[in-house]
Amino acid sequence: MSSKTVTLEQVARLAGVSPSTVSRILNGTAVVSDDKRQAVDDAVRRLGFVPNPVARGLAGGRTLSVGVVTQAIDSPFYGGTLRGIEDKLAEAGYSPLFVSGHWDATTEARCIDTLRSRRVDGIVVLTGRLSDAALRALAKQLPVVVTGRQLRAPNLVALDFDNFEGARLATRHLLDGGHRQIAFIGGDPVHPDARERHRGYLDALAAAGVPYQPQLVLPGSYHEEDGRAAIESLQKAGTPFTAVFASNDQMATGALLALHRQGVRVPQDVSLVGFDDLPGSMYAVPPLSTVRQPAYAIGEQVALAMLGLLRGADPQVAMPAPKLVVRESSRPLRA
Amino acid sequence: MSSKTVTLEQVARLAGVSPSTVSRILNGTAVVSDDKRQAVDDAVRRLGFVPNPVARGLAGGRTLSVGVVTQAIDSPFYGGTLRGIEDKLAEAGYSPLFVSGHWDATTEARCIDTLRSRRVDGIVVLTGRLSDAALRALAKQLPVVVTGRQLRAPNLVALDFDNFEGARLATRHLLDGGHRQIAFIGGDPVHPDARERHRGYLDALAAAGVPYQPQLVLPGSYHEEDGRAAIESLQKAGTPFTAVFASNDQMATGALLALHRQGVRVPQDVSLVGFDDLPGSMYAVPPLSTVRQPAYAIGEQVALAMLGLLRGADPQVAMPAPKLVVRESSRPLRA
DNA sequence: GACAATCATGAAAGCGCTTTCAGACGGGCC
DNA sequence: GGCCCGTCTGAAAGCGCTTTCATGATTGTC
Repeated sequence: MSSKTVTLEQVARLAGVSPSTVSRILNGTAVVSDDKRQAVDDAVRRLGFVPNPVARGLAGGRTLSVGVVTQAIDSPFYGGTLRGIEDKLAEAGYSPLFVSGHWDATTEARCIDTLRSRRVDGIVVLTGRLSDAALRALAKQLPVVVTGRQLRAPNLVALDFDNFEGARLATRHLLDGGHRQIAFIGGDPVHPDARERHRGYLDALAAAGVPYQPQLVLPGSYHEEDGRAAIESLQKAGTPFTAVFASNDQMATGALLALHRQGVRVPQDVSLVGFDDLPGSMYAVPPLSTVRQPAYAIGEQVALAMLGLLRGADPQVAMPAPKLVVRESSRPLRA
Repeated sequence: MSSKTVTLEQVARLAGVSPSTVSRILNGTAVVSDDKRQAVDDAVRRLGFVPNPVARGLAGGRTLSVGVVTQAIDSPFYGGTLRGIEDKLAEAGYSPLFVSGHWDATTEARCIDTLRSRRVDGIVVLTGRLSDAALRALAKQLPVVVTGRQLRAPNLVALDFDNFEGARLATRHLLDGGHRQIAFIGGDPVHPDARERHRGYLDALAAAGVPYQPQLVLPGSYHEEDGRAAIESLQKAGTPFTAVFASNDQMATGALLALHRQGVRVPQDVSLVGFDDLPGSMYAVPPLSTVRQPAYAIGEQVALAMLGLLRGADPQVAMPAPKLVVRESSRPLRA
């Protein structure tokens, strides 16, 4: 918590060199003789000099900060991702600037304007509603990393989790357990990931030769409430089912509660599988079987990709593969 | 997503005035004749001028950003608070800069240095481990708002939730239901809030004339795992109990699972009350009775306090009062 | 040994804005 | 009518750093 602010000029004076030289040493912009470097290093240490990022940003155009557009800063899922991003960026001396887009293209665009006005060096967009074209255009201005879509453009890397495969895994797990009447609670189809998870469900069914029953597919939008509503409507319609695949853990949690209320035991009477593996899912009653989407690792990959772009490289990063985590909410049909 | 950057100087030229005048109009720093103001407003609009916060920060020392030291960006509890802060600050044109202190005084101090080097106009510290003295010292440099402690200092406002009262409410609710053997799962006593919740439990017991039984008090540190462990140790020791007050919802969730595993029904066999009212708690199985700590509203109050300080005022803000939320995890002893 | 080419370094010009300082102008007052 | 004061505005000096550009010192080459 230093008080008086030390400037580069003071360092230069103490070291007996010019400010330019100090700057060069600090940034590694040019070769400098060893003795001067020595002197400057000493001066920096003696004075406890810390470069002022604001001035740096003005002069050099680089602020060592990257904007992160998340959808809600308090999202249970993205939270881990944000932490991964924060940690990995910190290693490289960058700071994240988090803003919430609230799943709204207009808000997201406004967020991005704010970030650009703050002169961030790059922008990360976690999923969101912005058009691919808008992102491509943005990438013309600064490095962009985006999750939740497939997109190829210069100065942009898109990292997409394999939602199709994840959903396939989950559904097949239930099928393998002998389940044939598997309800599916979907996410809002405006989200590509929701569509992919639906496709995965369908694909697994088809592969197992199980006929598709439209009345087993319930709409939702990733909230607990939707899971609850889905179970209730299923019951009201009298549609028989022995298993449920909810396309995210929040809806699975809602479903769990609704089933509990109806006196349906999980997993004895009905098996339930979710998607995401939220931090709380392993403590659900019963602990939720789910498809693990390692949020923290995703955040790290995202940050790595951004750091690569910033370095001017074409980063080779990949999303972790989906993995089924079987816990206690699912079991074979008649064990 | 404007491309070429418009400067204040261009605005000045187009409006036929000097840059100083434009600046004055933008900041309301001085009285300016109506015709010039008109001209400048027009020019700003025509050019789509947006002031550059970086340059502003360098020149004026104000960056319109406030640093927020949270403990973990992905904390389920603080998430809501962060959102409240973000929203309220945005209304006033300020942006938050979130950093994670990881419950470590050294890390927090480092975070604060980073924030200061980025020239934030003020700093919010959510709880944390920093000493009161350190915060007082910090407040000499810039406005500080801190939660989770009682502290009085110039240029600093401390906002403290009434944990004692909350815990008292929860315990009394169980006592009112006829429970006499109420286990308590505590938080790490380094946290003042954990100590206060413990005090509240004790106080309610004493007020009801129920003798204190040390074997009913279990240690914890606010994680699900601690709740689980507490229940198991209770069971192993054979200590009888009819109710549990966990000093946060995460531990309550862990306890819920442990009880479920032991075949103990909640609330038929044992009542359970948590603390915080996390977003997920209303979807626990069964939905958790708990003490509501309105995270979002707290965030708003925090932001309001900061905005007040920034304006040079002595803001009058207050924490919302604790409120008991009775759901389905608790019931009277023999109904 | 002379001349070009290479190298480390410093001087100085910004980056886009705020703010001090001083000047111009228009009254009000004796 | 001269003087003082208050009001509005512009010129210019930074804020702390980066980055060209130019310089003098080396080095290499024939």
